[in-house]
This record gives sequence, C-alpha cells and structure tokens, in this order.
Amino acid sequence: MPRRRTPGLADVAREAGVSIATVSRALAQPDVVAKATLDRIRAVAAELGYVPNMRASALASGRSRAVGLVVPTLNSAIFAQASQEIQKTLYNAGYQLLIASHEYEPAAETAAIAQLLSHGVDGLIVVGGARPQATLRLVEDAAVPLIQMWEGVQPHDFVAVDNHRAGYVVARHLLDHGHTRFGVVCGHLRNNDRQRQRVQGIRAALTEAGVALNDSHVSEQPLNIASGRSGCAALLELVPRPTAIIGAMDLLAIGALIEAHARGVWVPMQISIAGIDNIEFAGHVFPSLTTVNIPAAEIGRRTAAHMLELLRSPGQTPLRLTLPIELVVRHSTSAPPEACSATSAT
Amino acid sequence: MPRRRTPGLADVAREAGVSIATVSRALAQPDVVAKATLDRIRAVAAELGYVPNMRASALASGRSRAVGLVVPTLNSAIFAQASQEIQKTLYNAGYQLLIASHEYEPAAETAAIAQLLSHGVDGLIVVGGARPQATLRLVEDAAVPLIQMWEGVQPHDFVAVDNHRAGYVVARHLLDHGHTRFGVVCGHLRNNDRQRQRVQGIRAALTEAGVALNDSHVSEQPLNIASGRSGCAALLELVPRPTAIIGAMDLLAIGALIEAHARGVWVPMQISIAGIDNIEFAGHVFPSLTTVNIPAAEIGRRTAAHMLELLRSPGQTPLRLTLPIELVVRHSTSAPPEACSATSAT
DNA sequence: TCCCTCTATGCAAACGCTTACATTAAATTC
DNA sequence: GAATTTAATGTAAGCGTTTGCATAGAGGGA
Repeated sequence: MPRRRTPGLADVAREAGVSIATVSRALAQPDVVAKATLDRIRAVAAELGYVPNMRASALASGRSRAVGLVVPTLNSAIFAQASQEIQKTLYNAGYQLLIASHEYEPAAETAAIAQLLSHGVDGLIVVGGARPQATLRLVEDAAVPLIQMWEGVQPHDFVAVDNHRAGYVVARHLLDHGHTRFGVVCGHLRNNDRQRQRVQGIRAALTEAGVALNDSHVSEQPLNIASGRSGCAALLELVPRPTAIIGAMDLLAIGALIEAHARGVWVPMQISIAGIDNIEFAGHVFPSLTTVNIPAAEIGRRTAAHMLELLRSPGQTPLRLTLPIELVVRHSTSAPPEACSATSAT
Repeated sequence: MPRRRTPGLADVAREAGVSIATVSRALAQPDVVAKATLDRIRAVAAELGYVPNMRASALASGRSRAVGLVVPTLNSAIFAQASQEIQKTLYNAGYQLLIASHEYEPAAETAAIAQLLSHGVDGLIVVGGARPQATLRLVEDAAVPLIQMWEGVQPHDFVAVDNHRAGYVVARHLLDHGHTRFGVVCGHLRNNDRQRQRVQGIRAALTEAGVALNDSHVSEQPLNIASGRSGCAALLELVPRPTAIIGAMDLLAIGALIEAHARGVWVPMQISIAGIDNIEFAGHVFPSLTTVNIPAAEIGRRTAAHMLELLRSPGQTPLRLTLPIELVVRHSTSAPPEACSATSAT
C-alpha cells in the first residue's frame, strides 16, 4: 500500500514520461511547452486527479495566491457584504481569502495581521486607517501590499468613503428641516475611526448652524439593535427632548426607531430619526429610514479588484479612492413639531 | 544590502549560537530544550522580530494550522454569525480560517473545496449535507476532517438542527390556531437541503392535519427581503387568500410582513406570518415575528470546537450533534379571521 | 572507574514545488 | 552544409521548516 495520499507533480511526470519541471511549466505557463506534451500532461493530471500543493508552490515561488482580510466582525451586514464581494472577486482570479476578525480590539488586530502574514498572504485588506505604527512596520517588513477600506490614511492605498461628510450630510438634512435639538447614538469612538469621523461630521454641521450638541446627547453604544434602543431610550428621557436622533449607523438608528415606536413617540411626527449606511433593512422598516448610502458592496468589489491589480503589477502609485455617498430621504424624517406649529402660527 | 526581508529560523539560530533544529524545537516544544537555551532563543527571536513561516512549516510538517470554511454566502446574517464564531474560536487556538463561498452553486462549491484543499487546510467546514460523491472523494483523498453544519449526512460529522422539525413546528403552531389555508415563501429548493427539509416539515404537519398545500401556494424566491415581499404579493393574490404565510427563513417572512403591511392587510388580524431562523431583526420588526429559533452562533461555536478536537486527536467516533430548536411565539400570528367569526357564531 | 541511561543539541534528509541554467534537437540563415 | 538561432525539455539548487537519528556530555548505579 502506497503511503502517499495525493498524487504529486512527480507522479504526473513519471506517468507522462517527462520531467517534473516540464509538468510544472505545463500547468503554470502553458504556452511554453509543446502542444502535444501539454495535452498529454493535462490528460495524465486529470486522470490522476492531481491537485497542486499550494503550500509547496508558495514556498518555492514566494507567492501564495492568498489574500488576508481583517475586519472588526463578520457579524455586521456591511462587512459581511464587503467580504462576500471580496471573496467572490478574488476567487474568480484564483485567489484564496483568509479572514480574521478582531471585534474592535486594536491589539487583536495586530495579532491577526501577524498571523495572516505568517501564513504567507500576498496582500492584506483592512478596515479603517487607525492602527499602531508597529502594525504597519509588520506589514512593511513583509513587503506586502495593503489596502484600507472605509477610511484610510496616507501613504497606503485605500478605498474609502467620506465618513465625515456622511455625518455632515445627514445632520444638514435635519437642520434644513428646522431641527435644533439633536441626539446621537453611535458606536464606541475610541477604536473606530469611521464612527469618529461620522460624529465629527455631525458636529461640524451643527456647529456651523450654531446648534449645540452636548456630550450628554451623544450616546456611545455597542453596535446592535438592542443598544440602539437603549441609546434612544436614554435620549428620550432628556428634557427638553431632542426632536431629531441620528444613528451613526443604521443598526443603531433602526433600534432607535423601534424604541421610539415602542414608547409611543411617533416617527417622524414627534421625532425624526436618521441613520448612515443604508443597509438592506433600512428601506423596509416602518417608517422607512432616512439614511446616507455607503456602498459597502462596491467598496469590497473595488478593493478586491485593486488588490488583484497590485498583485499583478506591484509598485504602482497608491490608489486613493473615495467613493461617492448620497443622502437617501425616506419617511423617518420631517420637520420638528415645534417648527410645524411655529410655521402654522406665522 | 541583504536580500532577505524577514528573518528566518537560520538567523535566530546564528544569533543565538545554536542549530536551527534547536530553535525550531524551542518554539514548538519548549519543554524539550534547556531553560537557558530557551530563554536565549526567545530573546533573540523577539529582538529580530522573527515571524515563523507557516508555508514552510506546513510543507515540512504536513499541518498548516488553517481550516477551510465553505458557506453559500457571507451576506446572510446566519452564516455571517456562524462564521464569526468559527473564526473567533479557531483564532484563539492559533488556527487561521480560509473562507470560500459558492452562492448556492454546487459546482462552485466543489471548485471551492478543491482550492481550499490545494491550499492545504487541515480541516473543512461546510454547510448542508447534499453534495456530489466526487466532492466527498476529494475530501477523503486529502484525509482531512469534514464537518457539516445545519444539515448533515452520514458518515461524516455534523453539527445540525432538525430543519424538518422546524418547519413542522411552525406549521403546527398555525394549525393549532385554526388556520387551514397556507402559503409558503421559501428559497430555491433545488440546491438547498435546509430549505427543502423545512418545507417538507411544513408539508408533513399540514398533511397530518388533512390540510392541502398546493404547489401554487409555495413560492420559491431568492433569499432577500425584496423577494419575500414579491413572494408574499403573489400569495396575497390567490383566491381564496391564505390566512397564514410561512417564510422558510426569517428574511423572507419579514419581507412578507412588510408587503402585507404595505397592502393594508393587517398582521396578524387578517393574516398570520411566521418565519424560521430567529435572526436579530425578527424580534424588532412590527409586529414582532413568530419564528423558530435556530442557534446559528452556537452551531458555529460547536463546530469550531469540535474541529479543534478532531485536529488534536483524529480518528474519533463521528460527532452527530443535533442542537435543540424552539418555537418563539411573538405577535405576527394569531387565529384566522374566519375561525374567529366561526367561533363567535358557535 | 566503567558502563549505562538520560537529556540537550546537532546533522541532514525530507516536504512538493519553482526556476535559473544547461542541454539537446530542430529550424533558420548565409 | 556549417554556423547560428530558437524552441522544448531536463537538471538541480533552493524555498524555510520539521523531525528521525546520531552524538555528546552529565549523572548514577555497580
């Protein structure tokens, strides 16, 4: 009984009566071997069920045909969507995707990146632009291309959106309706530059309009619906009550929507609620959620495509891509109740 | 200028004044080298920023410390949730996760599995139990443990739930309320044994109760909210109209809920709607969705834990784990309008 | 003191592939 | 037809680890 489980290049070579070098070439660079040899090798390989051993190939060539992806969590519609697109795009080009998540722990991200590099990925995709210098050194030493998604910092490549502007736009929309008392429900800002930018964008718009946003009106929460609800609950207790609540991501905004509903506070008549992200549910909740569209799938697609580009021809001038975003006005926002009465009184 | 980018075992060995074998052992089996040597090696390794090269390690040892996961898509709450748990569990044990998706294409799944095996994963996790014999041969030849999630077939390991019973239970619930005219919105059954089982479970309950379910009352749809809506729309056109609609997964049920709402058909007064999965949103939509809880996160957790077990000590007796499911009654189901009047008329 | 057993380390052969270079045969040029 | 180019294939040296076996001291029993 033979010990070898899977046939190797050597088996194919023996069977086809050529050297293993020829087989290797036949499979990797088909146009460099004679037609007849090529056919024979392919036939034998198919017959034997030869499956190339990428570990050996990677070791010998220095290229592993694998890309690492580090996201905060997969359990979030936007990252899942982007990951799915990345996976699809890379897979179609014959690349494998290695995924790691860190659940918003910077230290875990560094460790994950190290592990990914140690596994020998050819490229690295990460979310956000805030990470310790040491982590970047690690990537630099490995001489592996790096692409940042959603947010990015120089000098590395990124495929991002203007999160600051997203916050600004949605706040502006509410200001235009006449709101002056705001509440914000957002994720923890400490380790999340996307959320930070968005909240800063909101602040910028309010400041510009001369509207104050007290820190007590900004509720940092974990990123799920239940937290959106409790964040909203806290804001609804405030006196005077805000007339507009912005969820710095849709999940939180939807939680807020539900909480308001549960408390009999009518949206948008008594309170306006808006989000950022435009996840699938945003258009389907009641009332449908006004939000800012962040093209998560396209971020994933473009990132993967650019990664393939970089792997094909390294040393390009860095890509700094900022995808357009847009306000999606639905039915969860309107003028504040005071403004209504004020208007009618005039 | 040195060519080598990253330091290798050889560099550490030279610097520490020992052979590379000792360094390798120091890192892999610390208790087999002398304390003093160990400390010295560790110090040098840290100083040089040594990162082990898993490709080489994998090639030499035959173990890659990587596990492959093949899901239909990441862009689905349940798979994302399970994947996240798997990733976390494996990562904590020092394993990397390679992910591939196939979007419900059996051929793509086979190709994905081949690619994963070629990349040298130590184990393989898949969704469902239906796949061509050839695919299984591939896995068998690679002598790699395989775990199936959600559904599974002998003789391989699985961590599953009784999808048939999930369908049965939710149908039973509606039958108990007196419903006799049913509609079902489900995914395409062709390549999805989870959906198939669920629908068969529904059918079993109805047949048992002497209730007919015409094929025209079963609407196969893509798996998203919009399709849930259009599936529901079609069912609402039927004469006589069903009094109960079951979405074979929550996403579809929620779509149905929204569509009914949009058409002014009151849930649950005029029509009852129930789902299966119990995704996060199910408890937050209006009215909150009656559904069957499928513990996606736990499936992921248990699967990963068992995989680690298998990698630690192979050749165990196969695990056939069926996790409990339970009906979660919320506010989208009640007695049908006729039954009410019939009851009051009695 | 000698022999034996351990423990700690070194040596060197894989692991399965890629690839620079060498070689051979065939095609082309003058 | 000899010289030269070109195309196809072979040879063999790595790639960075792991690991079986050999070796060298150290300690212990007789």
